[in-house]
Amino acid sequence: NIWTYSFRSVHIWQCSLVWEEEKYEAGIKWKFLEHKGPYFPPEYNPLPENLNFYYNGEKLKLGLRAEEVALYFAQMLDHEYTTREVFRNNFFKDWRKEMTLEERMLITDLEKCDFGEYHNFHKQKVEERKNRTKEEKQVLKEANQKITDEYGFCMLDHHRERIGNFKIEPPGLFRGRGDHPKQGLLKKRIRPEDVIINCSKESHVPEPPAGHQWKEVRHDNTVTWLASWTDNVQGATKYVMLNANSKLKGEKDWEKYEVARQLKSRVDGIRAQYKDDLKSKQMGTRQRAVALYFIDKLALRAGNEKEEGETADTVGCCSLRVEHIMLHDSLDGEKCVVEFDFLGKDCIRYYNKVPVTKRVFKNLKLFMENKQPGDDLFDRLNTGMLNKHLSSLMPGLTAKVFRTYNASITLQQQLKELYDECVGTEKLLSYNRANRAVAILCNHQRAPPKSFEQSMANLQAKIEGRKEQLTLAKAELKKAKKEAKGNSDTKLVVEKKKKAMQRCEEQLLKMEVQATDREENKEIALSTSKLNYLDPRISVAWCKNMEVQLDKIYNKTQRDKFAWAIHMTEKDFEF
DNA sequence: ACGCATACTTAGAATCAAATGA
DNA sequence: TCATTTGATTCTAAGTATGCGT
Repeated sequence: NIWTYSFRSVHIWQCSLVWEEEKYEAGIKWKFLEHKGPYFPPEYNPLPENLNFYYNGEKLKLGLRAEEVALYFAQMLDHEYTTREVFRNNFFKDWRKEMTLEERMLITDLEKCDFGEYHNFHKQKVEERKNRTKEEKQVLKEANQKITDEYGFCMLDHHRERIGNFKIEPPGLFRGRGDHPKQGLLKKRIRPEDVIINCSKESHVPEPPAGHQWKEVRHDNTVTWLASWTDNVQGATKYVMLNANSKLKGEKDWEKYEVARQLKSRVDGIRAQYKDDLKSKQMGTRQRAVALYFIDKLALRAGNEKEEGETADTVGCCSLRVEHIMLHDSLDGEKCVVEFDFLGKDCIRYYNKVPVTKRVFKNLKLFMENKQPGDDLFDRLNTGMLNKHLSSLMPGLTAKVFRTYNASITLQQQLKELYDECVGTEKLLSYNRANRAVAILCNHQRAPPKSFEQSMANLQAKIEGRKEQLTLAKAELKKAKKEAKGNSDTKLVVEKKKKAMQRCEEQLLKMEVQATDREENKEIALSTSKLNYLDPRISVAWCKNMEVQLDKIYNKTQRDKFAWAIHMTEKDFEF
């Protein structure tokens, strides 16, 4: 039973905060871990014989390996990125590596390749998938459930826990975000021989698939992952880890917010400190102070340095370059304005014009002196130095704690501020508004939904319809009033008409509010902050105080993830 | 101080499933 | 009842942060 389980877990967590040292030695994450190993995607299924690939107009039967990789490309043909030079070149280079000698000799120009039949085959498959009957869907669902039951859970210290990503990533063409230099490269099939298994010595070690061996089996209880492999495109390690609703992840999440709350009580001192540091004789200290000012005020990310040419060109605070900011002594009636324009994580553009203090402004001018646009703004600073400084100010303090702290405190403040105006109107709307303020602060954007304009127009049409209805209702009310003239019989009718009119008015207002909400949300993603930055206890307490059902705010997955907060939070919780 | 490896969180898009309405 | 829309879930890339060897 999930509820007793969760309740018991929270009980354990509450103890663990107090007895942390006693429970495990530092760095030990578990005592027992058992699982079935990751689930591998199905082997490649060759195309039907009658399907052809054409090179330079000539029919050509590709070998299995070349065919498989060609199909990856053919499947993507509807996407814009298959037209990009970098993508095409990378794909072609890697595809040729999979060819036989003869194929490689013959196929030397991607432009001469015709994947049309492969592409159509794929589209047909997608269509078939879409048109599956209820029964077929049911059968597939059950088969999937069986896989999840077998591979999707593990035993960790007497708890059966869900695994977050127990499926090995299938092969395909790498799709980085933005202008990625490696887009189109072949992401190779992962075999058991590539996979490291991590589990208890005394557990039942997972069986590798028939005829295969694991790369390694280790028993490291200082880490939380169950399996890992190296991705051939980036050379990065990928991990199989627990689901967010697990005790291990929940505890970590709780800890994160507790650190952010500690920052709350010390932030005044820390701010005073970095304001003071703006005057330092040391250039490095001044740069650190300005960077911290940005991180605190604008919720910028730390900005680790990245290897050039390996990823898209994105930056965070410490890696800002001169070209990413513009200084305006005065702009739109404000003094000392900094104009930011850069690509951040996932190539999301950060654009903002912010008035800053005179001292910060002067420092920025100084940092930019005698520099080229491509030079680092903070040439005496990196994230390591910044975090080292921060951890000396408060244990556990790093740059990203500021984002968590500022996000959560903003939510709490906004909810308080919006409290008055949301009585009477929609409570949920005010919650969304507060959530949105945070999303804007953290620059969480999304591509507008494909059907946004259409759905907006539909809603607008409905509003118009309701408006007409309202005018009608008003007219009827007036008429009824006229006819009433002290007649107690018709007074009832007047009341009825009045009620109808009011109901109509309410519905109209609700729709208009919904329209505003949706419009304001067009390019803003609320889910990221809700899931990663907002202390769930703020939301749980708000729901209790406002008498709003929690499932109006959090869906099932979110309630699972925040089970710890749901059970421990009282009405009077304050971040 | 650095360069690199490791482990973990955060991120938006793609896909799938449920709800809604013609 | 079917098609469309919306919301939930899955996927995996892209960050942060820290430790280690030189």
